[in-house]
Amino acid sequence: MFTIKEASEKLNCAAHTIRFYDKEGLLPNIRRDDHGNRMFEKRDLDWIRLMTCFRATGMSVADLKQIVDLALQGDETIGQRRAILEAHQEEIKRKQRVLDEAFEAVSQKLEVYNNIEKGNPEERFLTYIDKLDSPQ
Amino acid sequence: MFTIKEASEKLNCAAHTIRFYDKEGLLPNIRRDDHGNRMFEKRDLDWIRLMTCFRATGMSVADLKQIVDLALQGDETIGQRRAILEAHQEEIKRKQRVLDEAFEAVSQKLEVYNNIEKGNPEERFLTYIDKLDSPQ
DNA sequence: ATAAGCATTAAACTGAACTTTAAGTCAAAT
DNA sequence: ATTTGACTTAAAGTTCAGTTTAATGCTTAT
Repeated sequence: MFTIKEASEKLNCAAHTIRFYDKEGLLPNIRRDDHGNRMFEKRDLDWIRLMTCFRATGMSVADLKQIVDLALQGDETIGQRRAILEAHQEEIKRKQRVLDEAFEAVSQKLEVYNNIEKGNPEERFLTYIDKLDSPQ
Repeated sequence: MFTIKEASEKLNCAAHTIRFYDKEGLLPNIRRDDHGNRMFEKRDLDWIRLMTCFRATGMSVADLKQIVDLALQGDETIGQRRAILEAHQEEIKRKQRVLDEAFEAVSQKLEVYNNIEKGNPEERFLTYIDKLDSPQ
């Protein structure tokens, strides 16, 4: 069992944020000690860690809340939960494509800078006006 | 030359947003017709497209603004611009790693659902309490 | 000539996800 | 005994990147 401070340190996640998640209903069944302080078990930390991973890739708190609500209803909601996760997986793939394109665009831009610094005039036609460059 | 409406349609970007970028100083030297309406050239659209690509991967408007301001100062600022873009490229790589991890976590979670639905009791130990699952 | 449809500006508003503040309780340490 | 530091709650504030609104003006079609 961990205090909120310990949880916060282990997860590298502000205690305020953990309380916020609790208030939003993302942490059902968190136990309290006899002073009303939250006590976290390992499985609570695992769940917060997983939520942090989902959040970091764009899943909304509302979607997390829906997963929790469905999970609380039992195994007959697994189909709906699977649908949410599969949609998120598609969203992750889309984001990966966006990142790949951006990486390529930045690389091209850096090439433009290289050519300008080398004073390579053949390549300066790539520049936007004579200052702001745009790729091809 | 394009009106803001044409630019908006070509870029799939709200006219309001383009005006907002202009107001923020992200579109220097945009021309106006004799009624004060903005006129966009192809190179303006290219620059907005590139900014959209950067924005979509998390570059802040403030960073874009800095790139523009540096570009307006001339080629002697290319080193600073390169540093911003290289930092952004690192940030893109970091995001790619986060996405890869999340994809893996979602896949594991979907596996857990599969095992529960198959009624595979050996695998139920993976679940969080008996409702909220956490990976490994 | 008047309505529709485009443009302009400044400023207020929105939503999401925290973050901070305020006001308070409790227990251990000095 | 009182300070320190951790916890509690509710509520207000923050940030970012637009978005919406309001007030206005020009041009073209009816």
